[in-house]
Amino acid sequence: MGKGESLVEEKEISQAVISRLPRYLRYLDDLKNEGIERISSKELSNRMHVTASQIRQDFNNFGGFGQQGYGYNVNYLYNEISKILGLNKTHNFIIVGAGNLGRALGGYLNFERRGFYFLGMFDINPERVGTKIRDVSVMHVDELQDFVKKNNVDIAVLTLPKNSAVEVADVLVSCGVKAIWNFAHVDLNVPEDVIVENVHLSDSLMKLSYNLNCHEILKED
Amino acid sequence: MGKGESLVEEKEISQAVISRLPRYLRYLDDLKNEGIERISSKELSNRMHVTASQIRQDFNNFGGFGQQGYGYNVNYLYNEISKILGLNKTHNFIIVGAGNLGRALGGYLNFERRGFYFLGMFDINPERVGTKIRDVSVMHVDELQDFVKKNNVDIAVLTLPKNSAVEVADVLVSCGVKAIWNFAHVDLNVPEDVIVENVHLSDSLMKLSYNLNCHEILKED
DNA sequence: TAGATTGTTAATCGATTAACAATC
DNA sequence: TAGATTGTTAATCGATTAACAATC
Repeated sequence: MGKGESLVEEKEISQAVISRLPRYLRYLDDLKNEGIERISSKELSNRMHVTASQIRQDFNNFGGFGQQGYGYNVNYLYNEISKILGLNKTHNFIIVGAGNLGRALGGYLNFERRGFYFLGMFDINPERVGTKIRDVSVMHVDELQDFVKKNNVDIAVLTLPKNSAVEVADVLVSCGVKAIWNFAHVDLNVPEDVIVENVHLSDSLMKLSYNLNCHEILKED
Repeated sequence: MGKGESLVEEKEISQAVISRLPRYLRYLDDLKNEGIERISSKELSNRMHVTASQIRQDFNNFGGFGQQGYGYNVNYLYNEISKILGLNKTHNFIIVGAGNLGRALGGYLNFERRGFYFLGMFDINPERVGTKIRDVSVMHVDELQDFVKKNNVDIAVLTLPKNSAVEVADVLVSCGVKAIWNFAHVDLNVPEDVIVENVHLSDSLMKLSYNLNCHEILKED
């Protein structure tokens, strides 16, 4: 069933599509837990409140996971999407910035379930150095470069103030780190072969604020 | 200068535009700090790596903040965008779920600078009840309903497991909370007059993972 | 006034939706 | 086979970019 083996060579997939994949995965996980083995794009569209057309288009970017007249096999589809997202591989990550947010992310066990392993944590504050998150102790940023060179670090998570974030990003790039999960409130300038995924919490809160207020304004009419 | 006073009555602004406003605000803040008083869409486009055309289109959704032949006044533009985002008003928020992430958000002082005030925190775990984040002590969720009714809560932040998040959202909606900042890994079903802004961290990490892996695949060619 | 740069309309591009032939 | 539902092409919609007249 299906033929979407090789992801290589195909044309580039838009980020809009990629952004939807984790959500599909979530719904497929629910279906698995409900013991449902097959699902049509129509049924899935009802659950997810998106069009069946979009669902089929999205999946067909990767070569067709369904069967005419039958629909999609839930387990198979789940596994294929997992593979597309790279969740079949393991990824090691470090966290730079041992403040509350860094510690929260370091302590979040669910990442491990998806193959993301927490290798180390760094901070510039001597008071934080030596403290522990799970079984990882906080090291001083001076040790960062050395650590990255000696260990297989795939992803660096930045949970520190904006100025330090820019500096640390440069160091990480120079050590060969290929992906940065950036929580700092700043845009990082890195070579184009380095992946940056931004989580700007205050941007998100401002968007919420806009929608809350514009809604209230509309109500006054 | 400008004429974008009334946001009322005008046609709806797309979320794509709204999502870009906080980023403009960030760059304008930088410009202010550099002591720059005016900027053209061209200069700003160079800094932000977006087209000047998009910048002008975005701003003109709200009625024109610039002056032909001059450009935009940095301070004025900053203030107008702040107003559009509702940052001139104060918003009170509570956090439900006093785990690491909830505590991190409660302890984040920068929100206050933008007018978001941390009013209360709730958890179901008796061990957490009574502990403090800044000067806010954690209450038991049993007190949630009462607290919301007695206080002016604009935004509820959900940092708890998915099942509880769905339940708590229902309670909050029934108490009249109009906005939810949802960090739980689940889609909430709320009436359409309630604003939900999702921050799905694992979705973001999966997107990073995809880009990291597809990049590596491309490199192998 | 001449030069600069906006505001705005028109053109292009990409993403979403609709339709239907292919096929299980 | 008949019915269902995909895969895929074509149509539509919306968002981005280009162009230029308006005007400071």
